[in-house]
Amino acid sequence: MSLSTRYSPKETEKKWYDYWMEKDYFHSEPDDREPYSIVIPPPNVTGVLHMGHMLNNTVQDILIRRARLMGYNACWVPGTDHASIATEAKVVKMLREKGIKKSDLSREDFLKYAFEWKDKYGGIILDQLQKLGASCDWKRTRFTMEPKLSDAVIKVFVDLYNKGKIYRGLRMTNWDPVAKTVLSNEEVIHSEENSKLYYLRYKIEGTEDEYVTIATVRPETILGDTAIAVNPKDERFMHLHGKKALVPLIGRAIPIIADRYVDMEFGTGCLKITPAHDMNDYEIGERHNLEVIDTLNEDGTLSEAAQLFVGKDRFEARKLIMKDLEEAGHLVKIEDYKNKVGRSERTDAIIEPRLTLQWFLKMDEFAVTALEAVKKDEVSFFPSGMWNMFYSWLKEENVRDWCISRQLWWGQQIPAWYHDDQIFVAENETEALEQAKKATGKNDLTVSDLSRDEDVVDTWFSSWLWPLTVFDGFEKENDLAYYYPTNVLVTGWDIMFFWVARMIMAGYEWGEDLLGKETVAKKGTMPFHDVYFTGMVRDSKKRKMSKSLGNSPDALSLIDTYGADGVRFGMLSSAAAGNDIIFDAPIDPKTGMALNESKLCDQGKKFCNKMWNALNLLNTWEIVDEPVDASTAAINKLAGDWLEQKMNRLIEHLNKQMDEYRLSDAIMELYKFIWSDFCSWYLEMIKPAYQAPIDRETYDRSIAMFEKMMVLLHPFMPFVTEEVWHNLRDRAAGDDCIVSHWPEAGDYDNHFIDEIELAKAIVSGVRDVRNNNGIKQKEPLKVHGQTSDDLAELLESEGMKSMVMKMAFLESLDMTDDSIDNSVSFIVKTHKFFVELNQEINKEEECQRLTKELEYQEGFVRTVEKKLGNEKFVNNAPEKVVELERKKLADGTARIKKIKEALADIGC
RNA sequence: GAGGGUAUAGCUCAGUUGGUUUAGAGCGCUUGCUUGACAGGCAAGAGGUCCGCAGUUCGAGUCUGCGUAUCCUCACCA
Repeated sequence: MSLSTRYSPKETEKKWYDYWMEKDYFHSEPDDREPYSIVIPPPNVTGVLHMGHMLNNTVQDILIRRARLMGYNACWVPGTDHASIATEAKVVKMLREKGIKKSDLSREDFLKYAFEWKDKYGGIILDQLQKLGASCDWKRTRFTMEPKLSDAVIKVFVDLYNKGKIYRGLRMTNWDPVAKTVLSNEEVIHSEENSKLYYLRYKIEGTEDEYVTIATVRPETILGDTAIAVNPKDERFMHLHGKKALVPLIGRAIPIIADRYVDMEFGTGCLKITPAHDMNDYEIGERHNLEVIDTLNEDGTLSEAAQLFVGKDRFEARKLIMKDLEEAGHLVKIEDYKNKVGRSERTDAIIEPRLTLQWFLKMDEFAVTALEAVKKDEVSFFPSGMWNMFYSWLKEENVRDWCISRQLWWGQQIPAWYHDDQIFVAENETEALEQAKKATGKNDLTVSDLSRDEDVVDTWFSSWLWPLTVFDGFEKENDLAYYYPTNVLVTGWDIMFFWVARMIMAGYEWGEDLLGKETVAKKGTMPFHDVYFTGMVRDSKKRKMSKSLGNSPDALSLIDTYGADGVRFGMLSSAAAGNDIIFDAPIDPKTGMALNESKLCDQGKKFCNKMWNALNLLNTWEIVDEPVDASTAAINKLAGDWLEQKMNRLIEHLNKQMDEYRLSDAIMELYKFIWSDFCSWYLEMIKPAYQAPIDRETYDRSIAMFEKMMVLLHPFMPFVTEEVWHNLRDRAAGDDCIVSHWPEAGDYDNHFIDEIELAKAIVSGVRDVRNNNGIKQKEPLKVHGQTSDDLAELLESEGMKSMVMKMAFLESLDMTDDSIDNSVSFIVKTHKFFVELNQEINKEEECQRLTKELEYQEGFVRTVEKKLGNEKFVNNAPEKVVELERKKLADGTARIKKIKEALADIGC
């Protein structure tokens, strides 16, 4: 039966995904097999599938599918995180469109809307992963805001508080006036923007016309100034030490202090100090015991403390104050200036450094734990070079306490209750009340006397527990004890700190409590053994692909065009671990947007088609039980032995490559094996003459080998392999590629494989002669090999000569001691062949070709002779290496002799 | 400002403790094929001072130093 010559991924992929789901192949329950587990780095609920997700999840799917084939109990846990700021922003926007203001809603009502939104839109990315073929255990899908995971967050918070690792404090933080929340450093993006530098003069107290001039980009903050600083070594300002300056417009007298921080070269050498609104000023303020005046409200308007422009937005106030300052004679000059401005990753609002009361997690001990885990190789990085980045973030002088509170509602509310000045941290209100009663001695306190902290914890404060909580680790230990530690975490290096480091910290902090000493002693307490860092997906100009740039092709549209298998191939074939991948989607020059095209994905699609047609070929053959003629049988056996042995070697390579996460190498080697060795060579070797049948033995062997290839390729390209698998033979129910067995690498003989490679080179040599002389592929040729023991031995081995004759379309292949008249010669290794021509040879062209070849070989021999002429080399290099050089020399010399003979034969 | 990565064919990249015939792959390119599986194909070919300089070594694409280019991370200055 013949199939269509076109493989169509669309129906096929849907069909098999549905089938696998129906069979429940992705689901895992603990049993007596060894587990292989991966937890997905939870994508943001508001997200849609992008190139980074595709790469990341393709890698995870490959690892999990291979593990499943290898007989492990494979479990890949999917899910999403609640992304507090992004989601809250979306919900607020949705409500605004409905005419509802967040401030009019109670916390409970708001959360109701938010959960509704999440139920409606939050699963999109998971549906998209299914299109990619992701074999996640969907029954285990988790969400960081679901009750069980939230309970764990609260428990952990209380635990850390009781251990003294969480504290509340006034700190300079990144304030987003639009979202009205504090952000962690990682959520602020700094970039260069055009600003102005305003030079302003402050009068010295007690003088009539003495001034100091400062420069600032934020003139409205002068209202919060509490000092002027100069460098202690600066001769220009020595006389001012200890004096006071008057803040323009409001006339507050502020001290002139000396601090090494001030750069004498920059600006005027005088620096205004606003401790409430600048990180560095705050530190200087601490050193000099300066007053802190907070002149901003949470929405970015000026506060009462500013005295002027109260209630005006900071940018409007800037304009207004400049007008007043100029009129009052304080403006010296204005310069254009470029500086780095921090904006919120989520709202794009300009971040204000602001002194706020926040909750922090002490990082010093955690950082040491995480560093140690990787240093001791309890957690291994792939590629290992990522250690540098990890270390530089976590080393003592760089690590900072983690600000974990956020001024939002969407998230786990901080379990802290206040009564007067006292804080009570507890898992619930009742316990907090008990604590309060004890602490105050007032037994008549009621819940209404307590007020709960309004804030929630950072999203990452729930996702760092992910490897523990997705297995319900804080509740019961069954699944956790079985699946934990997970085998590998697959993620981009850009979130090394958000996830990798913090998950490691959490694993070491609670692993032993949750699993028990014995289990931990046996299995370890790290959340994962390996971390595979994928690169960033970039466009052809090496820019990170992002929605705002529009330089990312649409993931689903690519799948639509090339099939999931094609896209998986495309993503992977250029994705060496850790290296950023330049994705080849072209950019439309008119719009600057990425087109949904990719040559690499197209290559993947064509690869599917190639395999489909190989299947097609096998299906068209008539099979007979009678033996075929001896010569054909010999070729078939030789071809089969060769492919089988080469496949064994391939399996060995694949195992090694995949264990080292060299997935890109692995898929390329498979690609070449299937396309070149199997399709181009093997199938042509065994292909019967037109309308002739094939013997059952060869046919069955071919099917079995094809089947093995499909298993090997299955993790990479699951759909096409399952489809081919089912077309190779009739299958019993449940005999599916996805749950078959990863083949063992059997024995192979490198020498035998090399012999066939040599025979293939002879075939290519003949084809080259045809090409150069315009001889048709099908015109039978007479070829003579120059007599040599080696060549005779090669051609005498069973089936070899017939195979070469069949592949090269020869009429005869025999040995000769003499040169053959009117022939073209070629050399393979050290063997020389003459191809008899029925036409005049082109003498000039032949001379040119041979002369060029001679030059190459002479150059080669020269370098080898130089090496061997070096006494030190001969004396010091290992015998094996010297031996090899001698062989190189002998071979090269032999080739030169043969080329010279050929030149003489033609008469050049 | 501090630190890190990368530099190999036109493009994207391999090259795993220094030695495997003066460097490999895929794509692209050139030439020839309406070849009874596949033009989404077949066959063959061209194409490289391994960024530069110096060093270590019998031997360097591979190790070291300096330089150049480029990308990134962190911190950022009024």
